[in-house]
Amino acid sequence: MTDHSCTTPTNAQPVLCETELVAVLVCISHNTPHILTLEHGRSFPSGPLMVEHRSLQKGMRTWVEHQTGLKLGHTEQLYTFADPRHGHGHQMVRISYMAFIRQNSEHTLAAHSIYDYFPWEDRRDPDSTPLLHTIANRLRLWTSGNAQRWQRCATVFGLDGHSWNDELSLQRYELLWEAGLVAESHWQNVPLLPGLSMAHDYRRILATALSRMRAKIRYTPAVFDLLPVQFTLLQLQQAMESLAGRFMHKQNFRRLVQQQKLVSQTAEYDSPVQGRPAQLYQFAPEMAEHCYLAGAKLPLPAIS
Amino acid sequence: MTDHSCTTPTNAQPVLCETELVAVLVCISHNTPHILTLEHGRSFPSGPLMVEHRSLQKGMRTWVEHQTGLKLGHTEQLYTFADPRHGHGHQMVRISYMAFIRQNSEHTLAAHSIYDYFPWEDRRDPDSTPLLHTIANRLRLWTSGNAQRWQRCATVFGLDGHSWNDELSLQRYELLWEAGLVAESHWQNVPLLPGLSMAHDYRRILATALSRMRAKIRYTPAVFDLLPVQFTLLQLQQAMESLAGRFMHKQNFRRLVQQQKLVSQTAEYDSPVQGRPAQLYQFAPEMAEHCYLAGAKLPLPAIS
DNA sequence: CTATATATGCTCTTAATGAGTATATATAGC
DNA sequence: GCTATATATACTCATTAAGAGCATATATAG
Repeated sequence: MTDHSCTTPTNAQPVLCETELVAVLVCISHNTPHILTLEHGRSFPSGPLMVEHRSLQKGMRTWVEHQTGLKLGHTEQLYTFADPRHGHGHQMVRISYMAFIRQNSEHTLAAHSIYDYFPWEDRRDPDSTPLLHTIANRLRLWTSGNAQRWQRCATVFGLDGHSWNDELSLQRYELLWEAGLVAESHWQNVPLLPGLSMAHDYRRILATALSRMRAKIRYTPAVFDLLPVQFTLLQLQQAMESLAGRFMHKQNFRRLVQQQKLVSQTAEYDSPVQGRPAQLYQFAPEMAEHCYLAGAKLPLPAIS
Repeated sequence: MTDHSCTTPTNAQPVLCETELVAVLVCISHNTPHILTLEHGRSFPSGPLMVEHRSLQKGMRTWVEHQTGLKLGHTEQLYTFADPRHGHGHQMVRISYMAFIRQNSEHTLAAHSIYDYFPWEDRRDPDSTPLLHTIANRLRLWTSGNAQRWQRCATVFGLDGHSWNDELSLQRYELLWEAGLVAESHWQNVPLLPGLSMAHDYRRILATALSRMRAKIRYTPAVFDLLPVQFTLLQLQQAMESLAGRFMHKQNFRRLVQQQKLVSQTAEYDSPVQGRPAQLYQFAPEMAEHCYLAGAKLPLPAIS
């Protein structure tokens, strides 16, 4: 074969695509990560790619900021996928982004808790443990016999002595999808798991976003884009906890944060209804080019 | 604003895009990671998206395997980007993938060492240390005065007592790009750094791939898709070293691998020219759903 | 029996992590 | 002042992982 045959692999025509930019906008409210949605929680804000956009990321930023009036913090590309069921002669390509929005921003879009879509991912919620028992049982039925497949379930869902890894939320959703336990793939006559579903592949995108944000907040200062400019250390901890979906050890968390000098004190204090007012801090970007905010976990109830 | 205004952000027409799938094909030869290239190392194999492709990933896989005869191992999507300089009335969108190819595979494409493109990334090479001194000096000139910018350089390049983080190769390339030190952005009359350049944004894609593979081999068994089915532990170590661009501590590396039971012995042995023949091992996928292969590093020479 | 590799065993230090106990501090309301 | 309610700290301790070094087997070619 020649060099050039590789750039034109078949004799078919190149396809023109409709291209859509999809935005997963994340904010924290009521101690839980939320996403801004349309169509009663079934869809994300999205818009077509324009010629005038210099780059994809900037294109997304500008139209979201223009349309919603929101200022976007930490932004990253998630995944690009094609919709095969689109028909119409040409393909539909969706490029998805995740962006953080500072707490207390005003917006007109509806917000849903991420854990409304993935109730098993919030290990702070006592109800998640019985739910994970249910999931374990359903998966055991599904894998029946296939040891390797069960092995996969066990490591991904933290069964059989494996530990729970909060960053595996995408793999968990994919397994449930394969097992036909979620609405998007419900081909079996088994009872559905609780959890809202979405249009297209959007719930998969959301699972990707959850994985990605859990990984990101660990080793970058991205959480600070979700918090108000001034915050208490408890707020910071609870933001981390809400994203990770698990509780953390207070003293150890503070040790971590303060050793790295990630935050600096302000002169101001919180005004609580009752109790000692907490000191307000702010992010100290000088030292935080690389930061590490994990490693202060509390034990999780074992599953199965 | 209404719900729906968000899905049609401006009154302009949706743009139809040419969509291209770009493949970064990685293999190891001569103890160094290589990529398969076209156009004398300036371009990656790529092909247009076809209507008949069920998913993007499968589309990429099938045409690469069909055209090159190569079997692809671990595959992941890297990044999607638009080419603004494309003109022609419509946009050009490129979706890039990275795929691993097993050592000793036959192929007809030209292979270049990844470190031909990023000589500063191979800390095994004694020449990399003086090169990083040069880079540090150039960056110091560029940042002159701007303390925050220098701080960024220092953490990313492991200067001023910061440690070298091999996963930051993308950030390093981006900094050099911003500083006008690479061919793709050479707007200053400063001498260029050594290193091959590529067409379009391709060298940036390659830096992304390098970052991504360095991160991936750490906590997944992806390296095994680069090695022959049977390999010696030294080969495994050297594969890790070649990707990470740094040497590892032999005893500690073996401790790590064997504690996790990632590999199983075979009855066969290597046939060396001289010396004791090394035992051949193979990947043991049962236990390796989650694995950890870092943490056996040797000290690096300090920079600056 | 020597040169050349590979392959192991064992020890030691340091640092990070998870976890627990106890106590100090600041407010509101009575 | 006392109490309830929070927040904020100070220490300590055990366990484990990670980095590093020293010494010694073992198997082949020539």
